Amino acid sequence: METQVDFPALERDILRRWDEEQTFQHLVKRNQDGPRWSFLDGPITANNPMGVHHAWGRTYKDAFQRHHAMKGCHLRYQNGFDCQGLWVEVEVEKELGLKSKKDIEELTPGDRFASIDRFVELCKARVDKFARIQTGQSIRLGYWMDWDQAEDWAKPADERRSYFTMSETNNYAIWGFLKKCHNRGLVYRAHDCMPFCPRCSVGLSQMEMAEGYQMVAHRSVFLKLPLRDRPGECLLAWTTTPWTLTSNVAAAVNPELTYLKILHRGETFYLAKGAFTAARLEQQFKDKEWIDGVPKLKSLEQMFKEKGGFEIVGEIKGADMVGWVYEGPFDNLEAQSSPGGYPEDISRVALSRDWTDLVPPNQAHRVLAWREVGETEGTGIVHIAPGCGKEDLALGRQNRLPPVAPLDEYGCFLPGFGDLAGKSALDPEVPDTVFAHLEKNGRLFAWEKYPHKYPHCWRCKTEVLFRLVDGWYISMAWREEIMRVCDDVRWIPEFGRQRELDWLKNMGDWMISKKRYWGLALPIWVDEESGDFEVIGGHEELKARAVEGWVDFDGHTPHRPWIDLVKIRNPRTGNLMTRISDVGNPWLDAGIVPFSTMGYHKDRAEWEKWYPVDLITECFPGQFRNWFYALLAMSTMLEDKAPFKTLLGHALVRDQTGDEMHKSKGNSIPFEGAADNGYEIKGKSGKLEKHPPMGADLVRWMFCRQNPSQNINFGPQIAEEVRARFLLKLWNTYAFLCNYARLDGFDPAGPQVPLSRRTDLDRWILSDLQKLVRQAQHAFTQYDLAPFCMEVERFVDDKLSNWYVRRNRRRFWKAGAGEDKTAAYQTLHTAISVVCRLVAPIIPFISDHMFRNLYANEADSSVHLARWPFADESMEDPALSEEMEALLRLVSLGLSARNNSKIKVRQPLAEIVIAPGTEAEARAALRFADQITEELNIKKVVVHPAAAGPLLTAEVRLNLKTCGQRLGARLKEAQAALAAHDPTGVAGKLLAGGTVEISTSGGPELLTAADVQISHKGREGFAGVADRATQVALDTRITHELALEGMARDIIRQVQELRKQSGLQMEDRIQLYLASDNPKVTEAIEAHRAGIAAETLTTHWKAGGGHAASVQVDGAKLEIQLEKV
RNA sequence: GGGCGUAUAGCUCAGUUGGCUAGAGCGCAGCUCUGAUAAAGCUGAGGUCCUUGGUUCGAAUCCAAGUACGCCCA
Repeated sequence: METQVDFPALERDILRRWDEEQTFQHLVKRNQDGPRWSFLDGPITANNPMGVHHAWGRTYKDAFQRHHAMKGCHLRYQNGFDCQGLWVEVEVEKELGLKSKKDIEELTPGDRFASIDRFVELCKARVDKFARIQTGQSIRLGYWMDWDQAEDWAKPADERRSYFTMSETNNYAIWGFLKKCHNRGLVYRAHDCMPFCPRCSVGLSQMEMAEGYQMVAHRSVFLKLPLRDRPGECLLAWTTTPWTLTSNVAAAVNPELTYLKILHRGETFYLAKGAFTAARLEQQFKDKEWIDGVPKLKSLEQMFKEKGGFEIVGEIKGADMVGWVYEGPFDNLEAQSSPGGYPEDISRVALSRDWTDLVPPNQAHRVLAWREVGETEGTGIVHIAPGCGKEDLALGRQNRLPPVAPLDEYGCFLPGFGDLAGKSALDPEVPDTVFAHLEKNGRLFAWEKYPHKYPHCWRCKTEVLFRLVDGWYISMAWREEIMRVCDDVRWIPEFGRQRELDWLKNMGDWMISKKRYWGLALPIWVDEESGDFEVIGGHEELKARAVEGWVDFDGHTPHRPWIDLVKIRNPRTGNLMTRISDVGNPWLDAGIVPFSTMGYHKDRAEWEKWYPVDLITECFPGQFRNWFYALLAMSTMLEDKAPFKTLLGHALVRDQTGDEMHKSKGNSIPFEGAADNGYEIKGKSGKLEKHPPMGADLVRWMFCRQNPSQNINFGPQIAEEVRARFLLKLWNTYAFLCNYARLDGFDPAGPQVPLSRRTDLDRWILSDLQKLVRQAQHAFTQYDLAPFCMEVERFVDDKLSNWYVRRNRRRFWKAGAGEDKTAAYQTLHTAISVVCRLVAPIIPFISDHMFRNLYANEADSSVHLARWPFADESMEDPALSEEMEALLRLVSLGLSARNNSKIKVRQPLAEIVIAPGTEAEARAALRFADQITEELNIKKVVVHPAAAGPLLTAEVRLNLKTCGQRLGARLKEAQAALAAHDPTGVAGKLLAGGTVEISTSGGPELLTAADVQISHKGREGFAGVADRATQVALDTRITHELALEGMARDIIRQVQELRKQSGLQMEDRIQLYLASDNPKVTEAIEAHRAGIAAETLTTHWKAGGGHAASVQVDGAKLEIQLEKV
């Protein structure tokens, strides 16, 4: 067995065997009658290939499923793909080079229906393409799911193995949910100023808005609004969105604030007192939350000074300004003259809902009171455009202002806006035009570049605009119900519950509609004449209600454009009702899956066996307002219950320096690169550096050993470290066993040597193995893998490899068979095969490869078909485990003493004296004396009895934990009193079982050994060391015999080195010739000839071998010649 | 502006219910060991446990205020 191993190649080989042997299928079949364990996969967006960051969650998903399968559980193994939504549309648009919705509707020129149909089909095709790619990638990761096979991809989404949110089942299930919401009166239509993306022509929900804030510099403007009844006086208003000035209807002041009256170049200005001197955005400037090239902002006071000076001529309360009328900046526009608002459809809505009176906007300009107006930014006078902002609209409605809504669905000015008509509000020329217009009319006071965080479309990064549109909402009046359900969930990490509750408490009503093409067809049919609407709850209901279009629709999935053909009749008015053209929010698609994928509408009894699910696990940033929220909301509505019992969230994948991974930054790692192909990332020098592939198991292990609540810094350095420390260690231990077991013909199925006849080391490693088994069980049932992974690493590295195997090597090397050798093989075999089973859910490839080889490599010998191990209490020996730990401490101290003495380990010494610090150490020093002598190369261990007093200089300190409670404030005096005693004497007395009396102000205190802590310092010039209460001392005298023996070991070492250099195999026998002109070396050779021969597998002493070397031994020259015989 | 979280060695992080000399891994330096291991061991350098108050005999740990960073929401 090679110790150099190509893990990725090994993994590919195992994949082939799983496929050939149908391992997964056998497992599923075996468990089909087992207890259920319900897992629900959060749908992955099937819009791009998977990155290495997807592997984190998917590893968890697989690991917990595999664990429960090993325990015999029956699982659903259903993967999910998220299919519908704007993200797919945007990618398809990019592929086709489309710029806007107009282009989509002209895909088939002149035929809107055919165009939409084609576009929707292309979206479906894209989803299929990437679902297939992700399926392949997931299989490579080792993720066992009921994956779609080649023939499945031809089937409709509803008949495949994975679930697809575009399936009919899923879409109709959402209809059912919406119907239930509607029955409770929670679905409504509203006209509001919504953020919308002019490129996608689509409104953004609150969740989506949160995704896309970016720092940008806009040109903000200070402008004059001349007061009608106060000649020579004006308000000074400010805005960062000059385009909205066209739609100005009012100005708002805070009635509580004080405003200044300022005389400047013969004109009187009104502005808030606090705003006048405010150091604008000073903190952001200091914090470098800024845009390069944008100068620091000036205060208003400074601007007035620079423009010719000013004089403060009075103060006035905001409340006293309310009701003043002014001239608007664009009063000549046709839009400003339209009674009741502009354009006509908006004015109709506004008038019919009694938001406003039939006055033209340019006759409505006046000063309003608004408590939200602040004076830390701007002028304390806010320009109000009810058609351009949410709060503006609300304020406008309160004050019966006619709204002016200037933009069409592409963000361009409508006719009626003069020169601006047809121009995009994002067009950089628009502010120029606005400023020029203001300048011409003497209204421009100043403009500046103003940096701020501004929302952008999270998909296409276009700046968001605000537009007065109609949309459909689910009222969140029932949020308390959802919040209550959060208590039924175990949140990992725990702060998740608080996050979710915060979101639920704060979120506004849920906007569920989008004026797009590819998505859930919202089942809302409207009678536009009366405004009546109905929500249809499913396919059958629609069929029963359809009065038109059913024949054409029948046989199509409920998507646009086909579903739009179906009309129903309004029972109240007799009018035809038409489906709104909007599609739904994609989080509806994902949130319904506990119902749609487990048969809620098909077989309720079966559904109840899987619901609520035991576990969901996803990357948590973002999902509190997305998937988790949608799941909780929909499940609360339908069943008043949390759909999952435990939520395991994990943080983000970062690069190895902790930065976000981005393709453009050159630090992102593609999945295939990590798994098989190798990958390039930028190194410290900034140049791309090539790195070898990690393999899936290494990636999986790295994720599982990470604390899930913390971001992982993922990269080649950590990968290499984990590979060397864990995977290779495990592999090499396994390779060691295989190599010797094969030579010896060890039969793992042979009768077991009873525990009583195994060595202490055997029983120790088996005892610790049981502890590991118990920890594994805890880890997998509590969904807490990281501490377990760390413990596995300690077990394999520190215990198994660096102690058990190293200490036992000679048992495996021994010639011939025998019970002791068999016991060693059986013990190591058990340890590795149990570890394989414990880690099989996490590293399914390597564990399977090893496990199969450990068991004769038969077809059904996969570790994944093995049963999960149970801890065997009869094998546990806590005293032994404790003593072995003590032994390791003693050996470590001995090596430290060796280091102090400057005598290298190869030189044998006569004696080590140990004064144990604990009971366990005392037992270990006796029980494992042979191990100590071998490890430290010392002839004899002497235990120094406690009663004989300290071996080294003692230090005594009060045990604060016990004394502190007893003595309280007298603790300090007691410490001082103890310090006055001779520490070595005190230690001696207490260790011998006696007591010591010290005096305190509260009377004498009797101290026992439990009240103090004794430690030791080495004496000057003595080769001893101490750690806390434990002391060891070396006899450093080297006798002539010891010196010769040390030399012999040096010689052996040199011969071994030459054997290795000469390429000899471990078991090769040799002929050997040694010669030196140094009498001491010659004496050592003669004295230890037999020992040298035994260690170096020398069968003949003979000169003239083909391999020769001249080396130094203790400063003397030694000639070596050897040859394989 | 509000909420949640974090702050410990050069880096990544442990540190239970308050207790003694605050640890690990990586990296660095020296020494040692080595025929399973591109391994391993020992020693060393490296700490204002973010700051300031408070509670307590005793605070990295508990409390309060502040600072910085991250996330979420305005």
